[in-house]
Amino acid sequence: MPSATQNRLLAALPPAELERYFSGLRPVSLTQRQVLYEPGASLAYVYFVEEGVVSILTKMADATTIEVGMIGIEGAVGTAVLLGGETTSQQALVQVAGSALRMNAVECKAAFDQSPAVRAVMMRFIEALFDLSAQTAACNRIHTIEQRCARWLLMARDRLQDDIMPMTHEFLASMLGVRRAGVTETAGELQRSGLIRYHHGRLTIIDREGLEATACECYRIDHNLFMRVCDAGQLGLPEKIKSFVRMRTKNAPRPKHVEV
Amino acid sequence: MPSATQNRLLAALPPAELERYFSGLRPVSLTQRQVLYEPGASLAYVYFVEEGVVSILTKMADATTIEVGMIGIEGAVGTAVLLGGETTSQQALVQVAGSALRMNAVECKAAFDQSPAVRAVMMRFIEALFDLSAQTAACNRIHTIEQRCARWLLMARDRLQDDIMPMTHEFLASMLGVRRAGVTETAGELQRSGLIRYHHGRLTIIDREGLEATACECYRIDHNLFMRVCDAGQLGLPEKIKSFVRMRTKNAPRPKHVEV
DNA sequence: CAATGAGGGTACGGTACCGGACATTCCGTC
DNA sequence: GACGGAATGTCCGGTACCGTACCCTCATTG
Repeated sequence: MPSATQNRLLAALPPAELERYFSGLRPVSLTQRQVLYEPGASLAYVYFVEEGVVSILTKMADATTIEVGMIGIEGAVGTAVLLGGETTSQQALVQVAGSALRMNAVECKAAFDQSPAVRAVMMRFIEALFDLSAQTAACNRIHTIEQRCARWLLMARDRLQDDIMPMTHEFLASMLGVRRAGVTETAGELQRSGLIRYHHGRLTIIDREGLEATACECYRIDHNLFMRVCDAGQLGLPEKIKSFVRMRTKNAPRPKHVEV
Repeated sequence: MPSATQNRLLAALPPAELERYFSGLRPVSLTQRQVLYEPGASLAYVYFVEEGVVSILTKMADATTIEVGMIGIEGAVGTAVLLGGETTSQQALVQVAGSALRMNAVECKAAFDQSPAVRAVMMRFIEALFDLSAQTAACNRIHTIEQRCARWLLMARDRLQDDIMPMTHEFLASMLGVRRAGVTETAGELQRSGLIRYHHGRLTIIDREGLEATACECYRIDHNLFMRVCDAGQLGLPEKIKSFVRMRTKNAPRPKHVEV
């Protein structure tokens, strides 16, 4: 097992527990569009994300896919196995390439069953993932494409810790569950407003605050969930993340119409 | 604690575990529109539903509410506390009046932490609730009001074990996250098609199979989740439920355009 | 049996998004 | 430096909803 980990769940575990139960962790790389598991397939591994973003998608009968969860350094993919499921109902797809620490599902489940500390950490994350799914259900019902698109970009940014991400309209459309043309229209709008910039599969967030003003409230809610999971460890966040989360906020233009 | 329970989670527990950990259960009645908990409020109790239906709702900034989960005899309300949360992010609202066995949240969490058997049963339910939320997220995105309305009625029927339920258009609208007028239009359609009947707050399912044909695939998926949780106990379902689930299917008209 | 309020019916303009199609631009590759 | 595929831009008719409003009907209660 690597000596230092970026993953917030592993970092939140007491070192003794980590050493005792998680010696089976092996680093693996996550390549874009890699499918970590398909609905109905058996769960062989649990992935603790070190870098990159993984999406949890519901696949519908007409083959459209819709994102119901997003996992980065704050979490793990395959947690259904901890709850006792042998399979999952959703698909796990690598959104943005990166890396993970992978562990045999049976070993991971055993650690979960035996150690209250492991359970506490993992269950806190599972709860956050549930809340995210619940928020997404409501968001999909009442918010516009533009709001949800802005929300999505900000969520990905939090997990990626980068303003630049490889991302095509087509791909984003399959996350939001809309037409590719719908994303093109929306993204064009955001670009004209100076909030983002993109060029053949490479998207850059220019104005984080402006994007947040465009996004629905769901982003704030997710951000809080994300931070809560990240803060679960006593040590808190590495400085790198802390500073990133606040990045650009100090020299960004303040909204002019703030009421006191 | 009452000697016999309708609740499928409690029924799935080994009698010894039930006796040891769940002596604190107390029967309470659930009245329609009763709020079991509000988002952000602390979780005082876990409710094992004996009769009736409880909805889990996400409340949005503009005060609209959208259902993300539904719980009847197959489950418990307040499971977030088992995962370690002191509060919840959603609202729990009694849809259809009934009763529950209520337990102090701290005691319930202790039982969960101490007994692997309790954990296994409860986690299986939590996983199903997550899957339901994920399916609902996608359903809200791509299915029509009519499909979702039919789905909702069938889901409620499974949990209630009754074709008759008290339900106004207004109430149903707040579940589906649409206008009251939208429900009136849809329900009128369903009534004209002979699938349901309603009269001033009392809704009756007339043609379960027809309703299922109208509903989106999400109903089937939920039904499978529901049955899986119900079957968790070695004893399986009471005959009452088994026979109800298949009720009306044998003398219902077969669809005429089935392709072999 | 009149009053009142909850529940339900209907209508109308507006809009966000869809399905589908086609054109253009960019980029890596041969 | 031509070419093919990927990525993006745009358009158009259609539709499933929305927001708002107003009216009617039924059940309950005094």
